[in-house]
Amino acid sequence: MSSPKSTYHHGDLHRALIDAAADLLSERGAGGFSLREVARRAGVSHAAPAHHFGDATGLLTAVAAEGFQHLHTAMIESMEGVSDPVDRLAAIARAYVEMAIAHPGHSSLMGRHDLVSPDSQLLREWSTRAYESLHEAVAAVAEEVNPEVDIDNATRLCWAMVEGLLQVHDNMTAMAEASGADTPLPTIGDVAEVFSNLIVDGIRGSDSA
Amino acid sequence: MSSPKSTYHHGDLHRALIDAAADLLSERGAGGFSLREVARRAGVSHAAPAHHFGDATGLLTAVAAEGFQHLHTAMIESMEGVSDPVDRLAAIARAYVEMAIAHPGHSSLMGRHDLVSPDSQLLREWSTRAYESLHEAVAAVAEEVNPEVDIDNATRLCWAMVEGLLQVHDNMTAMAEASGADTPLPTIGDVAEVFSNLIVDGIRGSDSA
DNA sequence: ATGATAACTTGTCAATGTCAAGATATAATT
DNA sequence: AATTATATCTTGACATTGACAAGTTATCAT
Repeated sequence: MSSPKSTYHHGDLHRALIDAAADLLSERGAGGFSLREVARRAGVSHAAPAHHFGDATGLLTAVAAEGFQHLHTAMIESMEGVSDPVDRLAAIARAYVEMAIAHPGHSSLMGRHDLVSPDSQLLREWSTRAYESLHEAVAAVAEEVNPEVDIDNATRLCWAMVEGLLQVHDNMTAMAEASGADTPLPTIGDVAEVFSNLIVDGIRGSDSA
Repeated sequence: MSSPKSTYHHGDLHRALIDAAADLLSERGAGGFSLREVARRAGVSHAAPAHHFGDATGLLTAVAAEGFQHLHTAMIESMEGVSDPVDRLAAIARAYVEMAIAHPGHSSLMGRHDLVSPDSQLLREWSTRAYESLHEAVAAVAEEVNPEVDIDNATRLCWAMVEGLLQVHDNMTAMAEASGADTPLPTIGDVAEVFSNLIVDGIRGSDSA
């Protein structure tokens, strides 16, 4: 959060609004989002965000786009120094999940087509880049393990699994909190690794897709 | 949707409100939900839903619970007359996806912990039943294919995959609409089958979880 | 120094969810 | 059958919200 403004101009309101929005989303989920509350937290009047983002959808879309940017960065970094394709895929899965846990506000929006504008060039750019990183990693695995597999489908499935993993993680967290259960959950890194092993074994065993 | 009331009492307002809510959710997604709009569609005043559901969260929770009920029913029916565990798992995956497509309004809420009350007994009952059906099916597959696999983890992963599949289906649908793309998408049934094959192959190849 | 403009504030409005009092008609009791 | 209780709804009010438009501030360009 930027320091409080002492002049008319905030100084970096664009940044402050995205940060405030991500914080609010992290605390209350998308259902508790309020543009006025974001403005209050950024220390400006309720209509100030309109200049930077147009409407509420504009701000939410910018947060989602930044989420995909974080994801892309995390994916690239996770693969550095890792040469084995199977290990790279595992690293990506872990990176995705860790990004989501580190940025819950961003993550809560990235699949929300009812809240985010599909026309945003920034959103498309970053979501496409993230997807393509995954596509390349899946292709490298397939080449080594089973060149006959359909790479597009395998990538979609891989993406689906990780999205679903986040949903299940939310489910398990919410249920654990509601029930006070003391059942130890596997760590998300463990689950991510099981996921990527499943995917690799699935690709290996796949006759066709 | 029930027929319009001609007396003071609606006759089956509880049912009409759930139907109206599911329709509205299906049209606008959760982000476009409005309790007053639901009441308008049901032909009653804006405060009438409070008697049946308390607040907006109460209505949304009831819709989500009904979604899990639909899911459970679809799962059970899909397995009838199917004896092979692997085929049963494929049937479940398809049933889940088909239920979600048939009931988009319900489906849009089933993972939304920011909108739904975890304290609802009805929600827990139906979500637990659905989960247990899947658990049994996964256990049957594991017993045949690889008794060493951790059934709880495999079930969670299976659940995660299907949740993620729905997310990806939404993604692909939204992106196709936004870009006017003419790339043919695989049918969701095809993808569900690939999923279950992946899961089964993954379980088969799994050393441990 | 002056004018243009980006960046904000203030004010207004319609729509929203919630709450509480009031009204209706159905069920239960006498 | 008449009266009372109660489930079920309506009306009205209020605070909050997103959006829009006019007004204000201070920074930039000339």
